[in-house]
Amino acid sequence: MFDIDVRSRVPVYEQLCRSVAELAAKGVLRPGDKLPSVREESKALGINPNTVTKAYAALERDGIVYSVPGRGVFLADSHDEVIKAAARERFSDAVDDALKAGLAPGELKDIIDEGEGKNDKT
Amino acid sequence: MFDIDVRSRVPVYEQLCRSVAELAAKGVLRPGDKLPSVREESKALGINPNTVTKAYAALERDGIVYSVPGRGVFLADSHDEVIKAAARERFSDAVDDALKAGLAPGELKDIIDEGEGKNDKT
Amino acid sequence: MFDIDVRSRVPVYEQLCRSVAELAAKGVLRPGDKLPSVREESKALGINPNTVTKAYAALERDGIVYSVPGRGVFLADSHDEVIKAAARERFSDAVDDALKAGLAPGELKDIIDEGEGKNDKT
Amino acid sequence: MFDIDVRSRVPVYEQLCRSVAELAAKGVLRPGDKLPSVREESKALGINPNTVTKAYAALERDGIVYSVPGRGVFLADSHDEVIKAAARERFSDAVDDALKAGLAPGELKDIIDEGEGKNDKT
DNA sequence: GTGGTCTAGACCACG
DNA sequence: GTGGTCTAGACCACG
Repeated sequence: MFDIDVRSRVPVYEQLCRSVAELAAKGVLRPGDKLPSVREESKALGINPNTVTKAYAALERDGIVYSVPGRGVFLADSHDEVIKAAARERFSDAVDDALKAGLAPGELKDIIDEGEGKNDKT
Repeated sequence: MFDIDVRSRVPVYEQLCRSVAELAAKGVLRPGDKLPSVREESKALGINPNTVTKAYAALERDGIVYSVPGRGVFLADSHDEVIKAAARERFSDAVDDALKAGLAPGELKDIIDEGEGKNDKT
Repeated sequence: MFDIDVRSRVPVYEQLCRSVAELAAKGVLRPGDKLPSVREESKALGINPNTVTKAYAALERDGIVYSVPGRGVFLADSHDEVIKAAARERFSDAVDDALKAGLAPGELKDIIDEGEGKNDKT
Repeated sequence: MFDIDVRSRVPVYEQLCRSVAELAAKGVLRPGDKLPSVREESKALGINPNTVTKAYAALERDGIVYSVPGRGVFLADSHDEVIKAAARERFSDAVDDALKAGLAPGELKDIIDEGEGKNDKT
């Protein structure tokens, strides 16, 4: 269900966070849905349980999920704007970097149109 | 000349790399121009010479600069396409992340137009 | 496991790189195999951890290994062609130098046949 | 007359040595011929006079040239075998490296045949 | 424990 | 003076 690449420079726990956010954005996960337990998740992905715990804690801090001790971790309501605000900020930084490197705004828009195609396999 | 923020999470040597690439993209630095020596640069920025060496080594492996031991470090020819190719790749990844987070392509283009304004202080 | 001669004019970190490439070429190291940790390696060879780090970084930029922070450094897949391409280029340069110095192609081939014998101790 | 590339990793004085050896091997320079003075040479190549002095000293140490104080530096007799012996040793090392990297002896011979073609522009 | 980054400072060859 | 290499040792995030 979640996509992790241990070779990536992006920390595993952050990949997990983004993966949850992505599934929520796509509607695969819906408010109130229960996420896999820390143990299940760590086994399934072959990663350390502490890493899953850290990801869930970060998601809870950002209001994406909430945890009920003894019950599990669930997708929160109205997480959508929080997720998107964070994504917007990251993207805005990327635009700044690209412009500084000498890429033209029009070229950036072209890249968006290409990227859009790549994700059409939904 | 170069802009470094030691508080940033981005490694200092990488900030230096980007700074050089940016100045090259803007035409402030031109092919053949000599960069500050490792010792000068480290004094000017208040960082360790090894950190500057690391940045210069990274820039050299990417073909942005070349070093002549005993002479100095110089901006390479035809660095432009190399810099832009790397920037394009980074930006393309950022677009993927943003789309996965549920942002619409049109919204991304709006963010580009904002970012464009921010950099108009040239 | 790795062979280092601190008296050599060849930098230690480069000797380490070649040693890894050699073991990979011989099949002693296989894709996915974990290399000794930076700390282990530095103790075993009696050299500074930073020197090992520098070697691993050079190998990673050449696609020979990949590192997973917190886990270790591993031999990359499909390293074989990368290693050989680099070796071919170095050898081709050596041939040019030898021909310029007035050695005949036939003489170079004789030297190859001698060298071949020396490495038969496998 | 001499070919120098300051960007090369090979020290300039060593490039100068090789260049002299090359011209001697090709018969362009003959025993007894006078080499350019240190001043001429350094001006012509745009390099430091000390570098030329160092190259001439190394060539004299190896018996390739001899100097007559107040007169100049001249190509020695019978330099041929000395030059070739050094070239043979360098080439033999290169063969070892290539074999260790997993290149087959036959492949090395193929590269020699290619290199041979490249130098036919004499 | 693991790699990544950084400082402080040394010595080297080359110019 | 210049970059290249290396040591010694620190702190960090991640696992």
